[in-house]
Formats: sequence, structure tokens, C-alpha cells
Amino acid sequence: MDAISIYKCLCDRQRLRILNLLRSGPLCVCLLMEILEADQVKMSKQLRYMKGLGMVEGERRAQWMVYRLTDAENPLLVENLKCLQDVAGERRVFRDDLKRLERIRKHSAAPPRTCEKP
Amino acid sequence: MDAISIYKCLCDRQRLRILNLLRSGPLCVCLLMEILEADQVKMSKQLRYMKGLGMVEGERRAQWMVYRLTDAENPLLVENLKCLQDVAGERRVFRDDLKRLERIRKHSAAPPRTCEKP
DNA sequence: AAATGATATGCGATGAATAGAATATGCTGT
DNA sequence: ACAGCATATTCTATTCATCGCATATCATTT
Repeated sequence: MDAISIYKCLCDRQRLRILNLLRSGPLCVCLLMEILEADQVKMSKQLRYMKGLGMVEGERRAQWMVYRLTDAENPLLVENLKCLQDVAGERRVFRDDLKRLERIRKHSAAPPRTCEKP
Repeated sequence: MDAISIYKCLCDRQRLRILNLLRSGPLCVCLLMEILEADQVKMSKQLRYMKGLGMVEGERRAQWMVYRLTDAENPLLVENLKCLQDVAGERRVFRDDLKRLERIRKHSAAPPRTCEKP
């Protein structure tokens, strides 16, 4: 995972949002899709992309795939992930994403699209 | 200077090398070209690009243009510039660039292509 | 003011990243 | 074995960045 690949990955808004969300714990694809209002294909591709870099890893839970950040060793990545929360120009979006995640988690205690954190 | 623009800028090898070199002080275009073995047009465009982002600024010195890092306030940028030296996969190149800069500075005390640091 | 060296800009061509539709795979419940 | 949802993959179309060439600008020297 060299620097340039990391930067290439980080220069996409949606990927940043995904990483930001994953920082709060593993999440399934459907939840990510819902929060980011993204279509299935795109989300899947983004995750594949980041998986290819070794930034995230996926684990199957029944019919769902749950993604998490890998225990990244790379200091450059670690540093930048830390910065995410108070990143200029995106702070608002990131915070809202997290709020939405909270809301969804509490609200849909039972039914559809619920992916309880493993 | 938002996060994504910064990352977009940093995900180019040549731009990283330029930034790395500029960290050691202002440099003229011809020196940058020489060290990075880059052609004039490309170098000029890269500098313009980074100038557009407010990362570098240029000042005319007679027929030369001397570029320097701006006093970047942006914490994300500052952080990443700091990391540059020991960035995975590029360490070697960066170090060699700096060495070459040293060598050129010492060697060509007088004539051509010398741009003394203002 | 013409010639020369340093740097910048504009534009068409090329290539890389992203988007979108169609389809495939994998798991679950019946 | 089939139906239905969740996720992944493939292929083409489009968009965006980069490249190369030609040319422009600006300062210096003659």
C-alpha cells in the first residue's frame, strides 16, 4: 500500500465517507448504501477497490457482507484516517453521516435493512 | 483548499517529488526540471496546478521563476507534507532527489542553470 | 529591436477513472 | 429445487486528467 495508491483512494468523496463511517465499526453494504444514498453497484465497486488496497476487509454474515477497516499498519493511512473527522469542507457531511447511522441503528431495531453489528 | 483537492494533488508521483524538494526551500523551475528529469511543459503545468490550489507560490527573479511552499494553514496538508520524507515506497526516490539537489548546488557554483536560493 | 533563454498557455489527442445497465453468484427460507 | 434478497462482476459508454506539440510571454543580452 504505497503512498500514491492511498492518496488516489482518498481523493474520492464517497470513499472518504465510507472510511469515515467504518471508523465507527464494521458495517454491512446495505447500511452503507442507505446512509450514502448510493446505488448497489457503485458501493460494491468502491468496497472492492478499497479491499484491493488492503484498507478494508469483508466478511460474510449470512446473506450480508460486513466490511471493516483492516488493522492498517501503514502510518500514512492511519494518520489520514485520524484526520477524517475534522477534514476541511467535509466535516458537516461526515458528521451527518454518523448521525444518520445512529438514527438508523436505533430506529430500525427490528425490521428491514437491519444489520446488527457483529 | 478542501481535502479532496489536496488528495487529488498528492496522488501524483511527480507532484509529491516537487513538494518534497520544495520543503528544503524555494527552487526555480529549471532546477526542478533537472532534478526530476522532467520536460518544461509538464513542470510548468504541475506548478500551475499546485499554485491554483494555493500550495505553492511563484516569484519572478529576473528570467527565472522561483517557487516555494506557501505558509500552508491547512492542517491536513501540513500533516501530509510532514510525512513525505518517510512515505512508503517513495522514501528512496525522495532522498535521492534531495541528494541530487545538494550535488547540483555545490557543483555548479557558477555557471549555467544555477539558481541561487534567494 | 532582434536574438536568446526561461517559463507559461492553448489545444487536440490519448489514456485512466468512473458510471450504468445487464447479469452472475451466494445465502436463506419454503 | 425454487424464489427472493444481498452482493459481486463484466462490459460498454462517458467523463476527466494527462500528454505533446505549437506557440506565446517576459526578461536579458547584444
